[in-house]
Amino acid sequence: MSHDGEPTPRRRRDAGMTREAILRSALTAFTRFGYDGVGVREIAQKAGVTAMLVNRYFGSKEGLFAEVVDVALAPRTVVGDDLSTLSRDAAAALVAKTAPEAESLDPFLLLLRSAANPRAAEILREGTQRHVERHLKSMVTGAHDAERTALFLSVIAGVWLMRKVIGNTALAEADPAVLSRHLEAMFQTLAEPAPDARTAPTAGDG
Amino acid sequence: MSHDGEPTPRRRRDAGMTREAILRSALTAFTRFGYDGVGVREIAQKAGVTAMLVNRYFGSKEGLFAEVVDVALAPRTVVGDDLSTLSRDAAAALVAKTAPEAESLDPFLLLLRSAANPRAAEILREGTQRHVERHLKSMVTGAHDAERTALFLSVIAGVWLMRKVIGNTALAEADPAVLSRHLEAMFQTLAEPAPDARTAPTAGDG
DNA sequence: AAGGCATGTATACAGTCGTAGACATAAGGC
DNA sequence: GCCTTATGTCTACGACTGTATACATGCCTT
Repeated sequence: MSHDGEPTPRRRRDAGMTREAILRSALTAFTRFGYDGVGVREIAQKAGVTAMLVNRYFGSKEGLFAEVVDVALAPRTVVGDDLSTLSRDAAAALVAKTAPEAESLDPFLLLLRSAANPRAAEILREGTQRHVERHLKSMVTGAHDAERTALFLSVIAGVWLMRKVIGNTALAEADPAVLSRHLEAMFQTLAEPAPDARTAPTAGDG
Repeated sequence: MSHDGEPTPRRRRDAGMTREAILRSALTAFTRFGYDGVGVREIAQKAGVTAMLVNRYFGSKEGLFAEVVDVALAPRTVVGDDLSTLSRDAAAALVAKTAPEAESLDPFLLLLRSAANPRAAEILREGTQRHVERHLKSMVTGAHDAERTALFLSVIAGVWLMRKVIGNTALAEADPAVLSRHLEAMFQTLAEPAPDARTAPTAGDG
């Protein structure tokens, strides 16, 4: 059935280990079903404990989710760390991760499937701004780096949504090379500081 | 709500009108809170009706959602109908609709906030492929038109997500002109048939 | 070995969920 | 006029939710 998530037979009493087990269980559950789509009993059961232990260690379901978001986004290296190949690497990685055969457990899925809940959305906003953007922004430099970074994330999230959450047929069955090419082109327009503003600048309409 | 003389205007018994009232109430509720974030009682109450009438007219909550998706996506004109100005118009419209001050009730919000539920995701996939893509694809022509159309929608959905659902600060507070410029550039890469394929067309179609 | 405390469990509560079945009411045909 | 029937309501059920309180258990220190 499943390799992970089955109720462990027994565990030597260890607060740290138990906490981590709950955290791992919650990470996979929240990523697959979203904040509102999973209950604390389900999370606890797959961690081999009772539901109340979740509240003991994390205060509440919301507290657990906050910590899950934190650990999910903390070690995040969106793509490689070289700006010169950022567009190509990001496009290739995104296409590969969102491939139909690849059943992935990506932070973007956590984001997409939990964003409907207002509190979860707050936590996710805080988390993304605290972790991911700071990392990505170190590569995206130039004018409006924050906006371009956020747009970068937007495109990635959008592809994740349509391809894996909604399951759009055209995207799911698309030739990876074709997708990579278009995504790389779009990422390139974001990597460059400004796409030549011949459009009206801020002051006055041209 | 209304503490007037007549608390409930008590609409004259009309199946069509009642059905439509439920449908409208459901559309706004699902768009604002998502499929799992709203109950049939709440929808019914804002329509001035009992919860059971929802099931009578739509079979179930799922059936109601399916019809909501249908009416939300049916008259959809994503942008203008001119391909030459598609990129610019789409970018401008997207930035305007997702502005922080504009509290909009857009089908993309319905999509984003209900996608976590598997059944809702199915319905949304079917709906988007049936309505929106067919319309957009009539403008996006050339090789891989389906993939490019889907990527188009992905970018739009991603911006909606980050800007209005997550509430990313950089995007929310961004200069509309800056966003429009970058989005227009990205849309342009999708409007053009192919961004110079260095990959050999192994399985040449088209 | 025994007590103490961290660790984990069991039970329960107050609420919401979707919806099934029985009942009430008003509208329209005769 | 009455009677049929579409239209709408009421009640309730079983399942589920998050979590607070009370209880049990095992590990560690003394």
